[in-house]
Amino acid sequence: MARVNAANKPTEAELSLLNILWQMGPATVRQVHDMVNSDHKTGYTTVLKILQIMHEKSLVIRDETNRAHVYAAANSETYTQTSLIKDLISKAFGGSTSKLVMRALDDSTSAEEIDDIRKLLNSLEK
Amino acid sequence: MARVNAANKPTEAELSLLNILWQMGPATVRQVHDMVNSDHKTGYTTVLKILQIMHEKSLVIRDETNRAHVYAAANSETYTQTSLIKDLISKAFGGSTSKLVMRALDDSTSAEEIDDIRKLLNSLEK
DNA sequence: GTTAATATACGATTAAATTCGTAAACAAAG
DNA sequence: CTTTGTTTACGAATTTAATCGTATATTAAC
Repeated sequence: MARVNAANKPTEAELSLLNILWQMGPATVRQVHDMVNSDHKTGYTTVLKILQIMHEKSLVIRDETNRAHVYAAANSETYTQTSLIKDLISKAFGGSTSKLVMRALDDSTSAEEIDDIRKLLNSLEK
Repeated sequence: MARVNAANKPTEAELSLLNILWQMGPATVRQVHDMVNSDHKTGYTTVLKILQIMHEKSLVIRDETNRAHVYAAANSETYTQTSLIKDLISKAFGGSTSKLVMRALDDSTSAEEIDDIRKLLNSLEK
């Protein structure tokens, strides 16, 4: 039976695997595990298990044609990012997007980033 | 022994209680519980227990002068919001603040919000 | 002072997340 | 074919989160 949670929000471990899948595209457990291990040591079966659970939750799709199953993110990075932000906005910012944006920006924000955002604002107004 | 996690990030249940404390100011378990229950039913001892754990984690401070202890958020709402965003930026946006801002803003963003953000950008550049 | 109400403390339970060991299936090499 | 290595499946152990029941302490009301 497929596991489901309200927002289908990935856990931290799941999100780290999704990041790898978005970067690499469809990949086997071994490929994902190799990537994970370039950062920090984690057992092969741990990565396997998490991918299996993600499959139950429909966070990834799986191609079982070959012996080594090939996993891919079920949703785009953009879609998932948007979900995660909306979730945070509702839970920690009283639903106010602009409040979140204001907290996100600070002295450390580079001039380029400020420029990018300004362009976005202009395009939104059209 | 005080419980600690890396970023001292509140869980969802903890965050919902923090929201109440930020809104009400220092409050007893009963007051917090009454607020929680105007939304959804939760046992009194559940709220008590969570506040006690938050105290161990130093997410709240506690005045034990009176029999009914008075709890208050240990950190400001702004501080916590900033921590939560930084965490999300690092885990889901590859560290890019502008990417997060772009995902946060969309067609539904009001003209006022856009204006507020533009003013903030101007002030950051000075 | 005894009873009733209300508070905290403590521990148990359930569920989810994370980890990994072991077994079984399968493929490749010799 | 048999051995060796790789893969998935399965389930167990651990940790954390979330929930609440019961016991005990304290206060307030009679």
